[in-house]
Amino acid sequence: MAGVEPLKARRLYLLLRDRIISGEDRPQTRLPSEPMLAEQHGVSRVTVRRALDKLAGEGLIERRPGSGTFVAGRRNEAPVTADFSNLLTHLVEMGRRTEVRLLSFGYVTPPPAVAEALGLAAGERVQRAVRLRLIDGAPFSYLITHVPERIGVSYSEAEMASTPLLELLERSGIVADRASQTIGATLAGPDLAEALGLEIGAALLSMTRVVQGVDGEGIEHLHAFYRPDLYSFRMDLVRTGPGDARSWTPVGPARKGATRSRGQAAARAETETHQRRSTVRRGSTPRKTTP
Amino acid sequence: MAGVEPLKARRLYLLLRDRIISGEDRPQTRLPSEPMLAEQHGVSRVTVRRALDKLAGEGLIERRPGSGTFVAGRRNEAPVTADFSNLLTHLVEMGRRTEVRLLSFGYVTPPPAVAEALGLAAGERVQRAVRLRLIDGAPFSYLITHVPERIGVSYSEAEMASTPLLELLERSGIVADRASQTIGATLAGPDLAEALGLEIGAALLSMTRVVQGVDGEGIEHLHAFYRPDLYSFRMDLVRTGPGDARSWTPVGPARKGATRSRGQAAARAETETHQRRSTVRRGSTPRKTTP
DNA sequence: GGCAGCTGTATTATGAATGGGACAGGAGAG
DNA sequence: CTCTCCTGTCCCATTCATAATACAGCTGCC
Repeated sequence: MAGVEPLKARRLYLLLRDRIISGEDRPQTRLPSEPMLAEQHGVSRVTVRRALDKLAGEGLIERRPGSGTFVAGRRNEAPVTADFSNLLTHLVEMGRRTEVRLLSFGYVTPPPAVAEALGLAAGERVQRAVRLRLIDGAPFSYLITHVPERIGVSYSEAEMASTPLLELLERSGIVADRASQTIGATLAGPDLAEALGLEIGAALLSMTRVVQGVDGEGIEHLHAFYRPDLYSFRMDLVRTGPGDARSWTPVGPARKGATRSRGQAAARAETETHQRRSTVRRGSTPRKTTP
Repeated sequence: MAGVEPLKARRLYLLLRDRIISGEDRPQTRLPSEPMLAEQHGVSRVTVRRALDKLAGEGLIERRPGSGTFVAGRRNEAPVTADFSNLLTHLVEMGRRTEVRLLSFGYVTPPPAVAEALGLAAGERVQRAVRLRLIDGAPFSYLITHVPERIGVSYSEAEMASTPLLELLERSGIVADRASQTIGATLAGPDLAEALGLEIGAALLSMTRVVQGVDGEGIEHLHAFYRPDLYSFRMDLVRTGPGDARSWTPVGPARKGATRSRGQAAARAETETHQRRSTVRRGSTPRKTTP
């Protein structure tokens, strides 16, 4: 996957992709022909072709030899969705097979940002773990957790790979009282790109979560990266209160189904089979090639 | 200037820039040396150098011959933060001067995705508006809104550029009852990049919001793009309920329901302190004073 | 069938981007 | 002081993106 993408081709790719995703170019419509696009954008047909190849690779367009290039009909919204307010199992699993790989585990002195967020004393060490979550074999999130050493020792490395971190903490008697999540976007670096099976410049969802105990002491610092095509954050809100004093309040993952599109039936097959098969596969350095 | 920009150099530039701006690499810390960066990213030192040159040109890094390359002093945590639960003015304005520019306005037949989300009849037209929001003169969000025509006609184009859309709808007697937001990430295309003042491959936060009335009829469809360095989503949660039945419930920003920016004269210079654990103990950690 | 236009594929040429190395000068540590 | 590592700079070979062109196969239409 060391494929280096051209510049003009990438530009055209992003342009077309934007128009398709935004719905400007509607499904099943024909795009301008390759020579046409080449002329319109002042590039050669080879470049146009590269852009189209990439779009086709992502299933955004469909190419019919002799006929033309068409905007693909079905759009794939991120199949895995997290609800904001659902923290512990913040993953709405729809009967998918999820898996966790522990990529790294150890005790280190935290980066300043983490130390500050957790309110650690200078020089205090933390347990650092890097985990990769997969769904149906496809990695979709990359998690870096930092836990104060005094808390981290209460569970083992093996448990780390099979049980959600907050659950482990709970079992150890740690009481999480408040948390703060911040969501942003960033670009995939070489390591993240490889782990998540993406190209190096790809867009990523990022989340930072800091969990604190009753006294405000830092318990967990999570820095997570998600593939936006496989994962997204969702929040449903309802209007509560009478007349003027109405306000928006979030509602839990109670599916009302009204807002969900009908054409997406392919994405979900079953809705309740929570089989939490966590396989521990560690040791393999993410740096090396994965054939 | 038909200057064709490098590719790998640009990527590296975007990556490093991302990490610096996001605060991942903190001010005054030393970056890996050029040969180190070259090895880490699998590029030559010349390429690394080009990326660093660009960063230095923007004042993001400071290069000291013989010593190393350092992250420039100024720290930039996403200054504008949106709280999930705050929908109407989902912008926590901290006495900043915001501005709205109406880029496009008209009535069109909506793309299928929008029509479906709003539950429109086939062929029903919508009002489409593209707006750009700026803070302190810097554009930070790009909004595409679709409103059913029958609703859209209740306000004028001029109002559109000065008043939040949901407020306009409220004034027209439209009652918003529930909403659904989905947050993802994407890359900046040429148009978005230009409007937001970014490079073409830059990472963007994206949000889709669908607002529905009491009968489930679609009211507003919003597709928004945000500069992650200027805007981020945040959510604070507290643990409520006793012992075992505890659950996470979101807590609004410091003040509830306020933040009505009637006119834009609501310049409140008070720095909002949130409930963040502000007093950070820094033992011998180098404290950098920002001038 | 025949024509026109499209995608798929291959070709070569060119210039820019990249890679790899060498060398000088500054900064910091022992 | 010496040693080491860093940035700053110049060199040249080479890969690679892009352009330009040609041709085969397919599709739809007249």
